[in-house]
Amino acid sequence: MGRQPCCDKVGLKRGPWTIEEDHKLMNFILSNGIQCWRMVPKLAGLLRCGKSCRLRWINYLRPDLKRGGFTKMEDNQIIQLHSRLGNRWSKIASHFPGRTDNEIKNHWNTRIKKKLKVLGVDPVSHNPIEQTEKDVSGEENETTQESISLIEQEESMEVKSEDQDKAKSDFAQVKDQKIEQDEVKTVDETDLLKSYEMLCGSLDVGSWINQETNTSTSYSSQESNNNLSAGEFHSIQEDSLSQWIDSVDSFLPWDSFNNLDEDLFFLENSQCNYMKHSVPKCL
DNA sequence: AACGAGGACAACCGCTATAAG
DNA sequence: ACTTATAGCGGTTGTCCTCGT
Repeated sequence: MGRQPCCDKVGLKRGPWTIEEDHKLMNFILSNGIQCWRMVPKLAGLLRCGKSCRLRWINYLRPDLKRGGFTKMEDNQIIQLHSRLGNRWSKIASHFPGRTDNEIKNHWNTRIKKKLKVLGVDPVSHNPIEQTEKDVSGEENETTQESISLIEQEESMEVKSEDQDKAKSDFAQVKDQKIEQDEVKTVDETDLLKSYEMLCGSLDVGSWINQETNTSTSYSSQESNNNLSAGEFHSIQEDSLSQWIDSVDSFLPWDSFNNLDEDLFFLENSQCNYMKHSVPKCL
């Protein structure tokens, strides 16, 4: 026989996550880490399947996520990477610490793709559309840089050739970084992991939130620790996640996470590598 | 103010590679 | 060696929001 099934889908909740569910999941993971996604919903008291929890964490709740719109430079890099990697979103996302594959995929489908089409560039082949229609062979094309340039022209009348050079050098830098990272990774990955864990662990979320709770008002309290033994969680009970996130947003400079990119480069190679490292695989 | 269209994005589905039993 | 669950990935769908009429 193989493993136990991940979840029987009977009675499981689907659709958008509520604040309370986010609260429970985040609470659980911050307190316990992730040992096995199959067990997470059960232990966290959620009526979701492990897969759904994993997705929610990776795409929305992870503390190292970068929030906000994509910069022009990021757009350029995405176009460059897409021209080389195609729809391998996770690979592309690995070049953007704090961005998820889902986020990049959505951004590509809703914005970049359209821009390229408007500019007469086929978003699949990165060739001019007329050329693509003639079924030009799919060799490495030179249109990507042109499309980037066109987009920049469209967005800004102050485009200079320096920008293109910068985009090129940015991309080259990304590649170089990647190589460097792969080399250095084996050396001090553990130390950096510890640093990251310290960073997360140093946030005394429970006591801090308790302080905040004293001034909070009207959120309905919800048990965040049902089905869990005492002491498994910190004392986050009364506040809502949204308040917590809002407060943390102002309290915690998310940019500082971004600034950690250099030090936490190993996170690039996987969406939650630190979990892989810090937690044994489910037995 | 009401309605519909389109956009943006979160979440789900289904497939594959890998690992556990 | 084989079976089967899991994690991860990319494609697709559903829902909410905004804007125009």
